[in-house]
Amino acid sequence: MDKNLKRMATMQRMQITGLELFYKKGYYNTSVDDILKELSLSKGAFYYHFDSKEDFFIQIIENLLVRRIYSMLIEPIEGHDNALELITNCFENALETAVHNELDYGFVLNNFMNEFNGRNENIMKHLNDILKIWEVNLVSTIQKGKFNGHIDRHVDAEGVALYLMSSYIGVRTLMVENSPSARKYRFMAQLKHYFKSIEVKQSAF
Amino acid sequence: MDKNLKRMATMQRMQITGLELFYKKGYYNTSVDDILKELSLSKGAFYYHFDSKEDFFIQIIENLLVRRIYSMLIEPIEGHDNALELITNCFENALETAVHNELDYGFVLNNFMNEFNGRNENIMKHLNDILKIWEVNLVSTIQKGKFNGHIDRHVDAEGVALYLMSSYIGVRTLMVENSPSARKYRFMAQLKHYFKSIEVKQSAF
DNA sequence: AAGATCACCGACTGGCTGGTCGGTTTAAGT
DNA sequence: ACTTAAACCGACCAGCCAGTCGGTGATCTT
Repeated sequence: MDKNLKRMATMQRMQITGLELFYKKGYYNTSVDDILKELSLSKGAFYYHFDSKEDFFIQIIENLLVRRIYSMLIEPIEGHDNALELITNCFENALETAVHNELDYGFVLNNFMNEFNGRNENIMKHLNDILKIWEVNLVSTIQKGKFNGHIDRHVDAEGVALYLMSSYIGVRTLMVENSPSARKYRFMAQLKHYFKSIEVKQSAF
Repeated sequence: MDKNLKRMATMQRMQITGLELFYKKGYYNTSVDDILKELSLSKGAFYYHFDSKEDFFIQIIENLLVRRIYSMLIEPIEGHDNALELITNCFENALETAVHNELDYGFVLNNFMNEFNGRNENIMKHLNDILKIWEVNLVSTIQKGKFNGHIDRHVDAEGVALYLMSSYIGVRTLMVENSPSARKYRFMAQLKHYFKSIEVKQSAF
């Protein structure tokens, strides 16, 4: 069983370094040798554990990327509290970690979708699945908010979800280059403005 | 002078096809030969007109990309009419052309920034400049709106501009894969919601 | 202890890429 | 008609990349 442990450890190491480099330099711009050099491993080791570069990346998606998105954007908004508050806090936290990223390259999922769109249908399918899960989750959170009386019953949940996803993806891109901290602050302020326009009017006077 | 005309024509042809392929397949994934094959031209012709692949791309940015962004996102919001209406119409039109794009790969500028971020500082600078021009223009349009009495005097113009850019960049990405037309519709509806939250309250009754 | 299997090594291959360069065609100037 | 230079050709080069394969030492099984 010790063998199996070693196997898992090596594969894990490869995937972590792989994601790091793919995120930093892009998939097509990162050679398998780049990753191997970083780990002091050989071609043989790589192709012993993975069928191909593509297979390697898909495993990274399933093992690392999915979980990352889940813990960052999906799990935090599950629950029955005030939906808008949950989402606000979730975005706040997600953007905060982005601010503290030494080298930030934007929203991982978005970067990869951008790179593979029209180039690799197979990988695109996997990435799109994650996005869809996020969307479904946002929609159901907003629906819950409508039932709970925190959100105006007339709002289009799918529309709100789309608008939230859009703005998040966009601001993550814009935070990369210029004063991420200030942009985060500005963004959150506008998000709250927007939320005011869709929450139930507390008291008609 | 005929020589000069031919020169310009060839360079123009190369750049148009170049942008097309770079947009479709990405810069690093498109070889100079790919472009030349499309045009039935030779390596010699390419390196006669351009110093390098990078020089070629920068000229594409200056000659084609800048103008495209200008005519699509900048010029339409210049003027002294209702700022929010100008922006709404501008986004409406920009997204409509995206809907009708047979093969859509998202917001060109965003795609390229994504690809070059952390990889080519020189090109990034050029792309960032375009983004900055867009931002400055949006901010000044919103400022005008505040003076004209269409937008609440208390709103943060930079914040609104950032939020608008973010959501536009994001929705263009999300329109690529799934039902662009429906998403455009939903997006525009939410944009109007948002705008309602920052326009001056017409009548307090 | 012997054999088998695992985990890994690294030289190698074939295909592609950005860029070079000596040469040829085309057209303008005189 | 002749010169000259612009516009273009395409074989070639060096370097890189994904993937292959014959081998080797470590570890487990019996």
